[in-house]
Amino acid sequence: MPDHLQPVFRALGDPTRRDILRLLGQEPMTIAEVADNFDMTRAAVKKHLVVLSDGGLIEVAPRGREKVNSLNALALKPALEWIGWFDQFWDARLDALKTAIEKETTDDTGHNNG
Amino acid sequence: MPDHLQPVFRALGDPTRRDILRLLGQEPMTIAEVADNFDMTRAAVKKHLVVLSDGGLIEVAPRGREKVNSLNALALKPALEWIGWFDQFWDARLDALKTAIEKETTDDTGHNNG
DNA sequence: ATATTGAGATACCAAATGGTATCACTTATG
DNA sequence: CATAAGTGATACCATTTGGTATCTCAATAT
Repeated sequence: MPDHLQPVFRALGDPTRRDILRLLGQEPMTIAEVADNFDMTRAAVKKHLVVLSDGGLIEVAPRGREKVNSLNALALKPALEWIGWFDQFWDARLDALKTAIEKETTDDTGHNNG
Repeated sequence: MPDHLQPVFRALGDPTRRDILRLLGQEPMTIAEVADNFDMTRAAVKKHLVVLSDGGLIEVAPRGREKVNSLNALALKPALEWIGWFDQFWDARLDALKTAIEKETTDDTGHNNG
């Protein structure tokens, strides 16, 4: 399984970057505008934007001398689906428990879990 | 917003750890058993297990001199929900595009996209 | 009692990460 | 043209990260 979603999870691994995504969910912003919302230099924010861009989570479009960064939420879908695979355990676990209990009450084959 | 889900996303940020989660989805395993599935030392695997445990993604139970690591898929739920917030854009964007197109067809202010 | 085995702890290392400061480049504006 | 503003690029730094090697401790087996 080629880890094409590694860049996505990598990007999501930093709280600042997650905040940036939320921020860009409101509206597209230039680097400077994004940086205004954080207590760090523009250069640092730019680095985060590069990581986000590597993960395909944002799109960057030039507008005059500015760069407008906009959210590409669709890139989150693979990550959502990866995690979603595990939801089989959330309900399934209760289900398995129920099944196990039922099996125990009707199981007189002599099977013993030694 | 206190980043209680930072440990979760942190844990998901490494491909080995994601593989471990999948692995433990099959069945609980000791450290050595997990390590058998990877090309690295037991100590390295143990470190990953600690990170996973910090994120609440696995539970560790002693069994004799062994430690059995089992998946706690429920801890993934907050991460799934965080990402899920963005699905409003998946359909909404198409919707916005549709709206924008409709607006353009009735908008004769002279705006022109190159 | 003595190996043997599974795991924890520590020290150590190279590389990646998150940040700063600084300079060069490009685009607007006087 | 000169200057200012927005960005890109680079060098640099401290810390974290992912890994190894090694030692000790606890539990099992002989």
